Amino acid sequence: MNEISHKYFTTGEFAKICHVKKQTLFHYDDIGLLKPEVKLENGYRYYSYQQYEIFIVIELLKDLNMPLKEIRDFLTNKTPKEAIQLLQHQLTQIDHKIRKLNHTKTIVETKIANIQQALHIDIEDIRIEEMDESVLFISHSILDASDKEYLNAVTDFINLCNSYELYIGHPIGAMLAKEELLQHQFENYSYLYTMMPQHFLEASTIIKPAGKYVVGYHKGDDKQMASSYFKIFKFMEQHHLKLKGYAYEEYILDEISVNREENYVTKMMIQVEDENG
Amino acid sequence: MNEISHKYFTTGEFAKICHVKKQTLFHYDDIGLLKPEVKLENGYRYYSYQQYEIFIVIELLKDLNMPLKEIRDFLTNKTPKEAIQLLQHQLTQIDHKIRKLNHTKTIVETKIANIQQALHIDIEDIRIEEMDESVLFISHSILDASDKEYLNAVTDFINLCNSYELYIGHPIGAMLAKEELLQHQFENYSYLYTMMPQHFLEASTIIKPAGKYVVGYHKGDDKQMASSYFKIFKFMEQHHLKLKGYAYEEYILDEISVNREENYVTKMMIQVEDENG
DNA sequence: GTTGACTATATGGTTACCGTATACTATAGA
DNA sequence: TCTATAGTATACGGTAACCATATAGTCAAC
Repeated sequence: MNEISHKYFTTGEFAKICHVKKQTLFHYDDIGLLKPEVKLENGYRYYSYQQYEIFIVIELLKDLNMPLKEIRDFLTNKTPKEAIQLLQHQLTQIDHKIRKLNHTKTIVETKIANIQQALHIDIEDIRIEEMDESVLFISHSILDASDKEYLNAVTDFINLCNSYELYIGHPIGAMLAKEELLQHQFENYSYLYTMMPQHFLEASTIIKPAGKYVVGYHKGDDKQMASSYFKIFKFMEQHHLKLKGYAYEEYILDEISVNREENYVTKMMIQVEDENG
Repeated sequence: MNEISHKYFTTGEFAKICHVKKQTLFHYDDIGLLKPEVKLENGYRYYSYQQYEIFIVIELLKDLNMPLKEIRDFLTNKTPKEAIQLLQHQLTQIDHKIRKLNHTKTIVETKIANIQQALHIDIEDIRIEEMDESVLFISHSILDASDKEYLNAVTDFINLCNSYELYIGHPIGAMLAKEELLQHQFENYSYLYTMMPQHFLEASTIIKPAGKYVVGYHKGDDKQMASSYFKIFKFMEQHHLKLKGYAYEEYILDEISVNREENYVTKMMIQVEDENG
């Protein structure tokens, strides 16, 4: 080995320090992103520890989704002022990423909680529950909507959910009005909704009122929910309960936790009052 | 168009909602990750809004670096318990990512500050500066080290920097002892170091003492720093200053220009005391 | 019934690598 | 000094997750 190369790292050593494969360093050499400080006539590459600092900057920018070519151009044609500009831009990117990750965390936590709840239910069970109020973000009305109106409402709803980061992992549900229930129109929903953490003034929200709800479940295709509704109606009769507000339907086990449509479980919540209340 | 397809989104519409290209949805269909709920005989794809929730989960897992194939396998072969397990694992991943981003943010902020400082230097200038103390994380001694010992020390140093997340963007510097300076051994460094935010008990640190320093710069190959040191010695003579502690050298190369070795700039800081002090 | 905006498939290209084959080189021990 | 083995190099092919483009079929509206 040449005398000169003794204070340098070989490709393999440098790769270990950087926690990447040798291939990666070959690649960076090929595209002119990070060339070894010394390259002997036999082709052997030698890197200095100062190049580790450059590698760190490359990794940093790469992790912030900057393409290698741009990193290379930046590293070879920059002025200090440009460097500051770029780094300041990256700071805002980092903040944005952190915000997004925190939002993702909320979603994942909600999903875990929802699945955990779903694990403990008995699908055949129908019961009365005293529920707290909750804030729902709702779509435009889709009652009696044409297909086109329906699709537009859904699109708007999803876009708004995104823009306000309102979607925190709770399922998207549908609301069925008392009148439709009475007429057995079980597919003519009034609104789509999703649960929100709190009130947003900018967003169209309603309150799902606190009170007494009959809660039941439906397993399988959500286009055949009539029989499940009839079971619930029978239960209400037996317990002398009257329809009061909306029925709320939510998938609680969906594609995320079970495999096929026939295993999907829909939770049905119908607001009621006592016949003599 | 078939009657059945009216409550569904076309590929183009669904792509817009999801903020991806149609191609992406084709791709997801091809690999069996997200198949449209309805596919007509003419090949037209139709997606339901419930599939948007699935898409969101796919994106979420993808953003956490899960390969599409694994996401597909997860979505097709899972129990609710497995789903919870995976999601809980992702929570730790998210926390890890947030921690890493915060660390990256620190590094970028340090770099910006360093460049901003570097913008105002005059390379020819030599001057006396009153400096505060700072905490340095240092390598093992590399004084009189063989090449092998030297490389090992550098490797250990970098690995420790990584493991404790000690590297916060300050350059890696080298310390030259008073004795070496006096004997004009300008390459026999004692330690490598990098500035730390505060004391870590686990890590080997020293204090760079507060006090009077002569600060100068060297441009070009760091193997020919002798002339720059002689200039500084002359300056010290003129100002009746005596060597006191170590000389500290730092590349400010990746801040200013990484292009060619002849443009490298090294900042030299030599601790001094008045001849009559 | 024609136009224009959509849909589909097919093919090739891209980025940032990874794996493997083959050949060369360096170092450590017999 | 020779040799084993551990490392280095180039070269070529493959991968993931798409994107672009070409070509052809389809739909909906005026």
